[in-house]
Order: sequence, then structure tokens, then C-alpha cells
Amino acid sequence: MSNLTLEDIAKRCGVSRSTVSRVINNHPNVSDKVRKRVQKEIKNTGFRPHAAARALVSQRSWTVGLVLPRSVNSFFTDPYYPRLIQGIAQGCNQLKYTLGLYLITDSEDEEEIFPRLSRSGSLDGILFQSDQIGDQLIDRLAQSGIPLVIIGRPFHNDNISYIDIDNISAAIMAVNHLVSLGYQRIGTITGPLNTTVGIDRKNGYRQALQEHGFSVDEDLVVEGDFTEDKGYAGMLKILPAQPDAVFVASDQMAIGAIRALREKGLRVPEDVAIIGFDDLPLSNSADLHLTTVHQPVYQFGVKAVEFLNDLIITGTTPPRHIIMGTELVVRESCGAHIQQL
Amino acid sequence: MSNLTLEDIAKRCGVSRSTVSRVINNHPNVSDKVRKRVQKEIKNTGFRPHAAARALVSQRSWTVGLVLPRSVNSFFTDPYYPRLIQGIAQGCNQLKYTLGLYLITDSEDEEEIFPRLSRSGSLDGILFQSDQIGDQLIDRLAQSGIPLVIIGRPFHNDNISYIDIDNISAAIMAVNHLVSLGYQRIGTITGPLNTTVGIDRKNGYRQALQEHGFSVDEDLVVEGDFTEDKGYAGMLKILPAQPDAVFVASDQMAIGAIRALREKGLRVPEDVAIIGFDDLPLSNSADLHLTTVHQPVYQFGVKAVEFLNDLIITGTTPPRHIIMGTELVVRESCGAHIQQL
DNA sequence: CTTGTTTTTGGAAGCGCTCCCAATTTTTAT
DNA sequence: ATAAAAATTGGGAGCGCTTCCAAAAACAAG
Repeated sequence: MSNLTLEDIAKRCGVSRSTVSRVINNHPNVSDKVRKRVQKEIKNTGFRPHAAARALVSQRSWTVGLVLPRSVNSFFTDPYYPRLIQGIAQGCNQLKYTLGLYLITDSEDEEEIFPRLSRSGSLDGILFQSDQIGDQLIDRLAQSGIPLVIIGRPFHNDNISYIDIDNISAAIMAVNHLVSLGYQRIGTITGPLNTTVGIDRKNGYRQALQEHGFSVDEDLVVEGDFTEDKGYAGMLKILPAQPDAVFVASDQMAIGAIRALREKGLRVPEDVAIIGFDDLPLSNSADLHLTTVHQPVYQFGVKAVEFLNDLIITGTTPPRHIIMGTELVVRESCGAHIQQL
Repeated sequence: MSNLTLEDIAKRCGVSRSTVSRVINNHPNVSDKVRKRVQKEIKNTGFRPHAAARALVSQRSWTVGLVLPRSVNSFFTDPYYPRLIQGIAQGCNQLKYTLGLYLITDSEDEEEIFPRLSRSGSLDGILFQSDQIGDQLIDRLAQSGIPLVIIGRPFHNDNISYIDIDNISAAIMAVNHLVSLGYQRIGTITGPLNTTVGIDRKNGYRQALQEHGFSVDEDLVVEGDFTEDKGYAGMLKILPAQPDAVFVASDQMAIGAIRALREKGLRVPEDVAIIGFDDLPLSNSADLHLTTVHQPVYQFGVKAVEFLNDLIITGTTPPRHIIMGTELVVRESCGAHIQQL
């Protein structure tokens, strides 16, 4: 069906290859009459220019890669990534990019992926989920000169472009909210501390406590990994330290934490207040009205692609950083609605 | 860095472009001496052949597309899709394909996607999630001759290759299990009935009941959509009909259903037995030991890619169908463990 | 040391497209 | 009307690669 070439279309219209090319690419210098004729023929035949040929001559593949390192093990557990991917897909659609997905699975060495990513011509740019293990790979990619946007602040590489949300401020905002409601023993279930997200949110928590003159009780700090199970386990672990409020670093974990509380016969927020992080749809379902920090996951994905597109067009230096804001969503799990009554 | 061409490598090695090409593609007719020399040079320089140039001349892009229609709204709610995608990604890695992800988002018309998919040369083949709305698009793609594998039985198009699990048998197996345990009023919360999965599982349910001489009570049948919320709502709706067991068409919905039961003070399985479908990790977490139908989601994804690869190599006709088996996973939510004690 | 056979190598064509440049046509000004 | 300027068009080169074919080199046998 579509084994047609530019040349074929040209012949059928009695014009030259170049003219057809101009029509396809909306170049101005084509007479209306010819343009109409060619457009009609293209429509009739269903002709599509050959992507590879185009990519070869224009040195643009119109494909961007999304790399999710293996350590993102919450990929099929936490709705965060699917949502992010939706945003990225939307961004790609808008800018006419095709999205290439590179999930690094167990069998595949980080070594093996590099050639595939840097294979010249196959990718116009790369979105790379930040990740401790991947940091060396990030360095190599950056050096290869390919436009690269890290999703989430990378570990020790600050002279590289990345997009992130302001996790520290967000955590501070969350803890401030708890403090303002009068809670005294505020704990936290953190994200994985081998990620910058995990670290930043934890630091925000500490910082907020210190600003209010609270001391940080290490028994009130438990490391999680963003999964519901770890939220459940984390809450069980933190409970002996008798928190009256807990800042949980993801909604998914918050759900697990609340489940643990309920099983212990404790009420939320009366016995323990819970504040989550993410504000994904699940956080406001029928039996759960979680107070949480809203982060614009979908928009974040869209923005990441726009950012990458910018780097592709204008060059990768100097590295730039985009930090997106978050906001507090007050629902019922912290008791603010009770106090206001 | 990698702006090198074959020609450059050739020059550095004092051989011709053709020879370097042979080395890269492992053609036999190269002397060992030269081969070693060229391989070393390639390694040293980090040279990668230009993907587009290759694709142009060989008419193979080594990219396959995965299309998820908009109607897959449980995409970021149900762990099924992320898991499937992992399997597909794994299959692609194994066979050296790049995975192109096409999420049809709101803004994008089904019309718009067709040209992007059929653009000659950009895709070697397509995996297409079955979906009622997409059926016309599927027809057009099939006609364009591009290798195409539908994921899940398509609606009215049986002369096209697809891969599916045997949903009807699986549902029968699930209901048989309930019957064998002595339950009398067996209900179902179905999947969305505008999908073949939803329909097939529901038909299996009916068929099993009929085989056992039960009449089908329509009050015991409620339509869901695979989301937890609909599972919750479905159970509330079905409860007045006093089921003693319910076949829920996905684990995610089963979780919602169980939540509804618990809120009503009903016990699982003592008051109402629940059997789910999927057997994703979530179905066997701390407070939930769901009896369910295991479907090999990950392997299903891998297999789909292998199947597509087959079509790419050997041609798309005649259409073939791959049906994968399922198995019952007996845990605690149906009471089998109690009876056995 | 020929001749014939096999293996290895280089050159050239061409995949389908874009883009430059020169040739042609059209428009405008005189 | 003609000359000059502007708009439109066609031809050719070339993007980086594979692959065919013919030339060259290596090897075997007489």
C-alpha cells in the first residue's frame, strides 16, 4: 500500500520530487494550484514519507527515549509511574515525538543499554529517571552530547539538566501543617533513602521540625520504599514511639500505614494524623480522604518533554534545572476539618 | 563523539567501507586479521552505525509499536498494564527491538494516530491492545499490511492475529471452584462489557452455572470496570441479592469488594467468599490472601513480542491465534483452607 | 611456475528523502 | 512593449548504510 515514494507522487502529479517535498514540509514557495493538486494526490494515495529516509537526511529521528532503571521496582505497584508516563506521552504527542520506552529489566546490564541509547540517529533526546545506580550511565550519556533531561534530581551530578519538584519545601509545608494543628510527636515514613526524592523529603521533614524547635527523635523516622507494604510495616515499626502524626512520603505508603492503624484499632486522625504525598486519584477514594501534598505528575511529564525539546533545539549547555511547585491538599486525615468546625 | 561513519572507521583501518560493514554485521567473508583490527577500532572509537541509514537501506527499523487506546482508562489504576508493559519490554530487549509507546490520550483523535503508525519505515510491527473503539483502526492497520498482533481477542475481527488468555475457561474454572465448595448463590462483578475480556469472563460465569444446573439470577450480576472503586460499588449493589460467593473479574475490583464487605461487618470468606482474577502481587499482601485466577501477564507480554516477531519474519498470513492458559490459585478468600482442616 | 579455485576485498549503486542552486516562469515596474 | 525583480520549479548531490559484482589476493593442484 504505502510503498510509494516521493518520486511516485511527483510523477503522478507531473511535478518534481522537490516540489512534492516542499508541499509535505509546508515550504512557502509553491504555487497554490500545484500545492492543491499534490495534496490531493497524497491524500488519495495515503502516501507517507519514509521515516528513516527523512531521519537520515535531516539528522532528526523525532523520537525521544524514556529510560526507567531497574531500581524503579515500584513501577508496577505505584500509580505514580503510569501517570508520569501518560504525561510524557501527552507531551510527545503535542510535539510530534514518538516515545521510545527503555525499561531496564533484570536480564539487561546497564552496559548493554548504553549502545542502544547512544546509537547515533535513533534518538533525538533522552528522559532518564534519576537513580543511584544509573548515575554513571547518566554521566556517559551526558558526555556523548545527546540532549538529556534527568527526571528527578540526580545524585552527585548537578551540572546536568534536570526537572524535579521541590521536595524539600513540599515536605516542610506538610510538616508545618501538622505543627500548626498542634501535633507534638510527628514521625515520618520516608521514601527509599538511596533516591534523592527519599532523601529530600526526609530532609524537609527534619528541617521543618528544627525550625519549630522540635528535636528529631530517630525512633519516629522509618525508611520505606513507596510500596503499600512498606507503609504498613513502617507504621507498625513507628507505633511504639507513639507518634500523634506521621508524614508519609507517598500516598501508596500512607494507605498501608492507615491499614496498619485500623488493624490496631486506632483512628485517623483522632489517634494518629496522617499526611501523604502525591495526591494521585487513589488518595481520595470512598473510604479515604487523605490530606496530602499534591504534585503535578501529569504536567510534570508534559513539561519534561517540552524541556527536552528545548534542549534539542537550543543546545544542552548550560545545564538548566526546572523545579515545579507543589501544594497542600487538606482533606480529612489530619483533622483540620474537625478543628475548623 | 559519535559522528563517525563507516567510512571513517574504514579509513583508520586502511580498508574499505564494505569490509567494515561486513565486520559489523558478522558476515563470514572477512579475514581474521582484518576483522580483529576493525573490531578494535570500533571499540576504541565507540562507533555506532547510524540507525536511520541502516533502517533506510535494510527496510527494517527494529522498532515495534505498542498502542494503548484511550479507553484503557484503568491504565494508571490497575497494575495489570504496567506489568504487561514490563513483559513486552523484556520481549523487546531479548529480540533487540526498540519499543515505541503510543498512548492515545484525550486530545488525540484515532484519526491522527493512523498516519503515525503506518508511516512507512518507522515500525516493523504493532502490538495493539484490543478495544471496541479501536476496532476500525485495527482493520485499517491490518489492511495496510503491517505485521499486527492484537492483545486480547478483538471484537468482530477474527481473521486477524491475536494473543489472548482463555478467559471463558478461566471463569468456568473459578466458578467451578466456588460450586465445589458448596456455595449456592454465586454472583459476579464483571469487567467492562464493552471489552471482550469483560464479556468472555461473564460468559464463562454463566456457562459454569448452567453446567451445574444453577439458574442465572440477574440480580447477582453487576457490571464493573476493573477499578477498585467499581469493585466497591459493585459489591454494595450486589449485596441485597444475598450472594454467598462472588466471582470478581479482577483482583483490583476484588479488593474494593472486600473493602465494602468489611465495612458492612461481613467476613470473607465466612459470610461471602470472594474469588478474583489476575493474581498480581497485590492479591497476596499482608491482610489479603485472595483466591484468584492466575494469568501469566508478564510472560504474556514476552510472548506477544515473540509472536509479532514471527509475523514480521514469516509474514502475516494466515492469521494465527495464541491462547495462553491460566491456573487457579487457592488461598484463603474462598474458604477452601477451612474446609480442608 | 602455470592454471584453476576459493577467499577476501573494494567500488558503485541505490534505499527515499531534504536542500542548495540554477533554470524557468510569473509578476511588477518602466 | 521590455527589463528587472520575484516567485516557482527541477536537477543534483548527498545523508550513512547494505549489497551486488567484479577485481585482487591467497591457496591448491598439476
